Order: sequence, then C-alpha cells, then structure tokens
Amino acid sequence: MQEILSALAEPNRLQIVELLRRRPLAVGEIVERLGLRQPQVSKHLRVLSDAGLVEVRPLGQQRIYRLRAQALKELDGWLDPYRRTWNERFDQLDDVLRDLKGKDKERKDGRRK
Amino acid sequence: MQEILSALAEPNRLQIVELLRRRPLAVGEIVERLGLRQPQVSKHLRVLSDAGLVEVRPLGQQRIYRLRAQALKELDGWLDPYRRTWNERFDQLDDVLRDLKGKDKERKDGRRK
DNA sequence: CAGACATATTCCGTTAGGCGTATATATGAC
DNA sequence: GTCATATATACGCCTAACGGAATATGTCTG
Repeated sequence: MQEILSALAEPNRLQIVELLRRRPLAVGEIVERLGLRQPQVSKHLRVLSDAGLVEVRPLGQQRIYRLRAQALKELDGWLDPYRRTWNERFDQLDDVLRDLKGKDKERKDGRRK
Repeated sequence: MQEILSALAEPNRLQIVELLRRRPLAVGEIVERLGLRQPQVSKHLRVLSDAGLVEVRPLGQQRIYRLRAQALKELDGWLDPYRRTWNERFDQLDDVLRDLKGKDKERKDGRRK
C-alpha cells in the first residue's frame, strides 16, 4: 500500500498510469505521448512495476506495459474502512455544525457510492 | 489529487491519517501514540492540512485535528474510471490469453470484489 | 556475424523532503 | 504582568529520488 501510494505520488508516474488506463502501451509510445526521455520512462515504469501497478509483456523487441487492476483494487480496498466512516461522520454532523456554527462549505455532498 | 497522493505517500503521515480515522485527536495525542517528536507531527499535519486531508479546530490551548472525508472521496472518485475498466479488462481476457498463449503465471486471480 | 532498433541500466549532479534541535507563538492559570 | 503548557516555525544536516547523458542489454534483419 505504502509502495503503491509512493509510486502514484510522482506526477509523471501518475500520468503514465492514466495513460495506461485506456490501453497497454509500449515504452516508446509513452515516451512520445508524455514528451519525457526514454530512460526516465523506463525508470518510472520500473518503480510502477515494483509497486505492482503495471506488468510487462515482451512483444518483439518492444515491451508492452499494461495496468494491473489488482493494485488499484488494493487501493480501493484501503479506502473501505473510510467509506464506512463517511456515514458515521454524517451522524456526527450535528457535532460539526455545533462547532463550526454554520460554517458548512462543501459539506453538502451526500452521495455514498 | 497529486497533492493528496504525495501527502499519503509518507509512512508517518499515512499512520496519522489511519489514526484519525477512528476519531479526531490533539497533536499531543498523535505524538505519544506514534512515538514521533512533536515538531515532526506538526509538520506532517501541515502537509496533510494543505492537501485537504485534515482540518483543525482549536480547543483551549490545543488543536484538534479531524479527518476530512471530502479528500478521501476525491481519491475514491479518482478510482472511478479505473473501476469501470476493471470489468472491460475481463472482457479482454481472451486478448490476453491469446497473446500470452498459456503463459499464465499469477493470472489466476479472477476474484472481482 | 554486423547493424539497426527498442529498452534497461549506470553514473553523476542537483534538489526535495525527511529528521533533530532550538526557538517562536498562542493560550490558560495565577 | 510571569509562568506553564500546547503547538508551530526556522535552521541545518542528510539521504532519497528525480533528471540528463552515456552505455549496456536484448532482439530482429539480413
């Protein structure tokens, strides 16, 4: 989890992940789409791979990187306990309102899933 | 989003967030529970606050830090497009199988939720 | 085999961000 | 006001990590 978050924390890596959301890509394609240099992309892909966020598959002389849903599911699972708390938080809303005294800014989003 | 991920990427900050999941805490309580030094905790809380992950509320001479559900919902929302992809990925499973040609290593994790 | 192409790795310079210590600020008690 | 308590900020040090350039590895073609 720690590793997943660290990997996603880097802007370029987050971009790579979002690129791979659409479809698997070769290193060279990522390079030209993001305008980064090839070595950096390879390094970032290494980090993402170590974190389990992507997986490689050789195709001829190029390597196709694919997003691993499992890792994102892990992140999704990490949010679970918080999701449960979100509702309780609303039960405590009066607490907040009492303290904030009507200072409710974006508190009005009551969607739960 | 970038800021949220960076904030959570630091181990101690992640711990702080998980501590605050249960209930709001004063700085001093976080200090003794995590065994960190007070200045570092204040600094981490600053980062978390800037990222919108926590909010402060003065109570006497101490500051109570509370988790902000909104930030985590934002992270949850970021996962949305990927959630949609998870199912499509399974539709493309034959693609994968065709390419891997029986080279299924850890491919056997077919649990969906 | 040589050579081209795609990618990975290494080395280096620089910077961001963590920690520790000391100090500043704010609030409450007296 | 002084003093104590709780928290925040400033400064310096040090390590992790990013980017750039060069090079190594691997694979295909002929």
